[in-house]
Amino acid sequence: MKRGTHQRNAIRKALLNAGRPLSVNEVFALAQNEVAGLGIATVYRNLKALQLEELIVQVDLPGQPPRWEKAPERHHHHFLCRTCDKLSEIQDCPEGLRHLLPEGYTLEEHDILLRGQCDTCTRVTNSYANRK
Amino acid sequence: MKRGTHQRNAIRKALLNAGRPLSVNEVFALAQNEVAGLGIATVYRNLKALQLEELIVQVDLPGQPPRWEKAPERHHHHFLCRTCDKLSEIQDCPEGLRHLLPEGYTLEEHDILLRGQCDTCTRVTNSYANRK
DNA sequence: ACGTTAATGATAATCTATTATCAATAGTAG
DNA sequence: CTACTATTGATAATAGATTATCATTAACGT
Repeated sequence: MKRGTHQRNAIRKALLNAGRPLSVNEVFALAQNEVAGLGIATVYRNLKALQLEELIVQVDLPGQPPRWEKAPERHHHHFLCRTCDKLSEIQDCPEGLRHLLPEGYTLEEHDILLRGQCDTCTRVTNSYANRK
Repeated sequence: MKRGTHQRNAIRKALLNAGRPLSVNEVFALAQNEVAGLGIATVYRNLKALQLEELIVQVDLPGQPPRWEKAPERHHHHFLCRTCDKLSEIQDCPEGLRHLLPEGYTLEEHDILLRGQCDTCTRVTNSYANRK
């Protein structure tokens, strides 16, 4: 039977509370704050398990290892900060993507990744720029 | 001094004629039709070289190794066929992505990947569906 | 509290993609 | 044509991410 361990709870909690997709190492670091001595293999194992239980989903990015987020309630996309490398959620979704398709093509899904600087990093950049 | 070899020419030709981004193995296969005995290391070497010369660019996809395409003249996106795994170019680009951003965020770039079935694979699927 | 066994931690092994090595080959300047 | 050396092909090595192994630990039904 499935057991409720501190490790599993810490990993699940990290993902449910983060509010954004986390990398394996982000999950590892956060869960270690709860469970000293946590091993990275346990993180990988529980990520797979939580995915099977459909509590979390894998988020694939171009040119990067996947991140993990709480199973989303609605369709959404992501924003990647080029400075702090944090991924955040974007609620809205552009319209009319189907019209971009060539004749005869069938559209089933779409991935959109916006990239730039998050609010925090934008603020820091601006404060540097404003110095004389 | 830089030399013009059959291998380099075959690799360049494959990419310039393809009209769509190619994986390393696609380049390898196409160039082998021109140059028997071509080695995979030569493909990797020349992809890097052509990238440095800015004749080709790397195309990163979520959850896949990169592909390579002729250095594009205009901004564009891609369509990935879930059936034949071929990547093709999409000319247009949705408007108003900036409006999707939360307050304080700075948008610099965006990646869009449409997924579904290309015209060829859509046709095949439909012809199966139409059989009694 | 006990016994069973799922889960864990440490780390070796694996996997896939890419790069390094090096002897042999083949462009090309003269 | 010759000499020089960039380039190649075969493959060993590397890199990074993930999975397997296995002895030990700790849930939890009884």
